[in-house]
Amino acid sequence: MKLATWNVNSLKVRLPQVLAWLAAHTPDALCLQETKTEDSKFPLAEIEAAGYHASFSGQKTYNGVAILTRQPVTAAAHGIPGFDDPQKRVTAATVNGVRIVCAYVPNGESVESDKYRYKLEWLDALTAWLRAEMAQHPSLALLGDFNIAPEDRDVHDPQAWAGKVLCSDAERAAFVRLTGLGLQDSFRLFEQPEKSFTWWDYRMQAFRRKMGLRIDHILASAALAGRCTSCSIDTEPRRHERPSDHAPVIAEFA
DNA sequence: ATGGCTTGAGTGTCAAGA
Repeated sequence: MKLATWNVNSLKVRLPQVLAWLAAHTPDALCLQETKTEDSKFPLAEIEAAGYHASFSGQKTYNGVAILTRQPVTAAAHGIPGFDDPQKRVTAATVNGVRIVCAYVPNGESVESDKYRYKLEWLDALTAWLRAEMAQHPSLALLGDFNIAPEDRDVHDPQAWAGKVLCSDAERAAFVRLTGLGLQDSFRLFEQPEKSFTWWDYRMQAFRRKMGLRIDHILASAALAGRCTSCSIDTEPRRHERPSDHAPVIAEFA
C-alpha cells in the first residue's frame, strides 16, 4: 500500500501535475493540501477520469484538503469534531482498512502573531481528537503539511531559524505530543540523505540552493509503522515549470 | 536588507503563504 501527501498550492493550477503524478506513482491514497477550491468547483471529473475517487473539503482562496484514492472510501469526515473552525484544514477517510487523516496545519505567520496562538490551539485540538480516533482505528496514518520542522536536521540553516515560526520550541513540543500518541515519523524509520526537505521558498532560488525545510510528514500508528517499508521525498515535481513550493512525500506499507 | 515569488480575488493591488 502506497500513501502520499502533497501541498499543491492551488489544485486548479497544479491539476495537470497532480494527474501526471498519480499516473506515474499510482498511490493508493494521495492527500492534498491548499487546494484553494470550493467544493462546487472541485475538479472531480478529471480525477475520476484518472481512475481515482476523491473526498474533499475546501473553500475559496485559502486552505482546502482532499484525499484521492484508488478504491472507494468509507466514513469520510471533515474537520476536527468539537473544534469550530471556518478554515478547511482536515479531512479523514478509511481505505483498505487504514484510517487516513489529511491535515493542513496553520502556518502561524510568526511567534508573535495571533495566528501562531491559533496554530498551537489547533494542534492541541487535533491531538486530542486523534487520541480518540486512534483508539477506534489501530491502523491510522496522519499525512499532511504540518508547518513544523521537527528537528534541526530538518532545517537548512538551524541557527537562522532558531526560535522562529515552524521551528519554535512550542511547535516542536506539539509535534512530540502527536508522536507521543504512538505515531511514528515514517521518514525517520529509514536512513535518509542529509538536507532532505519538502518545502523551499519560491524566492531567492531557494530550491537550487538547497535552502529548505522538512515540514510535510507521514505519521503512522504502531500497527501501520510496523508495515512501513520505505519513505521518501519526491523532489522531481519541484523542478517543473510552475511548481508547487512543496514536494510530495511517499510511504509504502507491506 | 522585511526585500526576494506565487496564488487568488478581480482589474488595482493586497493578503497569505513559510
